[in-house]
Amino acid sequence: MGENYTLLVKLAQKGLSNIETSTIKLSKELKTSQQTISRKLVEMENNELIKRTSSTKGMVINIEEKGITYLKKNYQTLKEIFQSKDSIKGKIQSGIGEGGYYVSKYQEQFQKQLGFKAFPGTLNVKTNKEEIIKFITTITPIEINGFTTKERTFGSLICYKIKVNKQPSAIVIPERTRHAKEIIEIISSKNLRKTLKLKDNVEVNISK
Amino acid sequence: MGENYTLLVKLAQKGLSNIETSTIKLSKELKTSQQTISRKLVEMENNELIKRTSSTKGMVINIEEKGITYLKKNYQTLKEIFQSKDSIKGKIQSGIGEGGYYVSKYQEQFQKQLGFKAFPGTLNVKTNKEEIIKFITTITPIEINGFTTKERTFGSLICYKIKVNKQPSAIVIPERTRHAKEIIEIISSKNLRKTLKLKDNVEVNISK
DNA sequence: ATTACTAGCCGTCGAGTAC
DNA sequence: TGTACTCGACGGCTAGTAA
Repeated sequence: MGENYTLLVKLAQKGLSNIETSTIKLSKELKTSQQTISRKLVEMENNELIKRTSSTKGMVINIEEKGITYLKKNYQTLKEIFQSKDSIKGKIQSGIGEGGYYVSKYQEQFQKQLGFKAFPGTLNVKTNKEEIIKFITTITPIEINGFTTKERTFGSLICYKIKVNKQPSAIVIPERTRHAKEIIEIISSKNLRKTLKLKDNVEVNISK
Repeated sequence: MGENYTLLVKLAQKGLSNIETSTIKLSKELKTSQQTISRKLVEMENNELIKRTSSTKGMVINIEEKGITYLKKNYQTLKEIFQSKDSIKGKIQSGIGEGGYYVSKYQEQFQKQLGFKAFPGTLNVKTNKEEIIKFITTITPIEINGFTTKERTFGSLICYKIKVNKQPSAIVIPERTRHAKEIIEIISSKNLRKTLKLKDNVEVNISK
């Protein structure tokens, strides 16, 4: 089938039927030549992935059954890869986390975006890396903007609203990290360690 | 980046970390040569999509941050393409549908798989083609097997459990069609036309 | 403006093979 | 068994251009 997947996705993003576009527009969007787009669209039409009416003024494209099925199959595959349980287990790690000081610097934004001011200390929880990646992928990330003071720069954070043993909390990941580590840092309005009576190595339940 | 997407997805299907495999196995699965897999894996490692430890006994692959982010981005894109509202509108079409006779032939399976015996007549509803495709994609399809009698063959059906104005029903699509048309056929335990007091061109709400 | 052909360049593929 | 190199062949890419 050649490499028509990227083009098919690009088209689908514009709609599934009656897409008005041109080979030149598409070539710019996909950073390739007008000729390549033209050739690929002809191919895709021969493969019955799409149907077109093209003129010297541009073209109108419809994604056909076969094309939609192909995209759907891909969607399902990725869905399965990232699908996770609704909750995962983790073990409390020692230390209150060095995060306490940093947490205090983002309070206004936490209040605004997460709906609570955070207790100045993070709960460190050890999880299974694969599980935490999948778990997090299905949650909408909340971005906390970075800022600069006279002294130094505080980077952006990505937060995921979760519950720790049913207590509303949030996983906090520095944006430069970009991805969850095995050990995650959790904040909450309460002192989770006290409220939930947690000790090192105790297992907790992290849910959506 | 070349065409490494397919290979990355194949790897991800095996897991995100500590994937034990070999270039030969992968080449068979992806119907390409061992050499191509080897070259692509080297490329992907250079691009920091994966990390590997390879020996003469095979290899262990870990998908790295960049690779996971790349897959996630793709997943989100497809998700947006197929994401739909939880309900769509449709307009009642004239005619009871020729489906009445056929419906009666599948009753046992309807009872078993859908949980009801169907009123022998289908409700034809005109919808927006694009919306119905997206709506249906998020519902788990239920397959009704085809069968052959002395006289003729009855093909397989794909059903999607839905509600029409809150009344439990199912969209029925002959499998050979494979995809929703603009006009869909709906069955229910009740005579929907009577129960819901529907007339031609009246708008109905189709929900999950 | 467009689409899509032809021609020639260039990159990707895989057989052969070393380790 | 393995991985991964070299290198010839083949196919995809884009410049030029017709319509």
